[in-house]
Amino acid sequence: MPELPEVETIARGLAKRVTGETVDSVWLGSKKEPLKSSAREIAAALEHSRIAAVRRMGKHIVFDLGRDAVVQKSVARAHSPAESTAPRAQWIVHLGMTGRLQVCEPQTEVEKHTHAIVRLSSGRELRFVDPRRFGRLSVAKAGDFDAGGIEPLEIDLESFIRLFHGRKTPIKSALLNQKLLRGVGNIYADESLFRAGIRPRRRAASLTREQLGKLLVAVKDVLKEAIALGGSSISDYVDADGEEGFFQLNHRVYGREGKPCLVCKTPIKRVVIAGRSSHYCPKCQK
DNA sequence: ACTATTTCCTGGATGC
DNA sequence: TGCATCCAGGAAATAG
Repeated sequence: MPELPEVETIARGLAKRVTGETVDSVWLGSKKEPLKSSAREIAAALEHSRIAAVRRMGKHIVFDLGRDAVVQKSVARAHSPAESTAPRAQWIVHLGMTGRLQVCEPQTEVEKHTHAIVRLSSGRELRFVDPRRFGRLSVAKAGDFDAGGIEPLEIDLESFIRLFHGRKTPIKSALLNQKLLRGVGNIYADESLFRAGIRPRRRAASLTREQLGKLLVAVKDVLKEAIALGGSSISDYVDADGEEGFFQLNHRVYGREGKPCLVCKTPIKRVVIAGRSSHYCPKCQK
């Protein structure tokens, strides 16, 4: 369940180890399942490209791809140098529920459910492993990829209020809607609503400006605290170094059904909203 | 134009 | 111990 803080942690770790590397070749295990673009397009975009940057957009990891030195030289003769060095494509990875990107030596045993192997000029490999196959790989022209929604850590209060205007859907569902805010998932939606004192089933449109103001502060605080702790390690999440995050120790409602509320001791409730388990304190949240 | 529900997928947990 | 069933959930697809 990598959400914004986990994806941010992973993207930072990957940026540290693969920025500047050139892709020699690519192996894709399947022609379809995890691929949103065709295998041919993905391989063509990656091979002989230089990884100029790795960054996060919502829950997506974006690799900005430029041309490698050899191609650059030949292109520079015919075109302007500026044209040849500008990033020309992007490789976009969504980890789904169980996806991982690991950087390893080629002799490292290939794990079960490895769907892609990107061979780097340093000899190391970047592998995409995803048992549940909810993850997705795609490519786009530089700047073309649209992750939808607005980054929750960048949005201002008025825009945040506007997002929920007139929406009858439960606020929990609205927070999970990536076309509104991008990056908030089930854990951080529950934790944010608890901190803001708002029940997950409340209709988005019924919230006052004051409540939405509180919610926005809660969302930003929760995400920032989680990033600082390297994300939440539940089930099999580890970052690019194989390190676990620690924010799960700070969860106040998620996964605490029946346990006493840390504020008022009332047992935490769990209900299903939009097919997602949602945890809240019936006394602290109205 | 929205909103709600179903589907995809596997491993780990649970129950008998 | 073994086997069946349930559950986790992001996002696309489908239904209303």
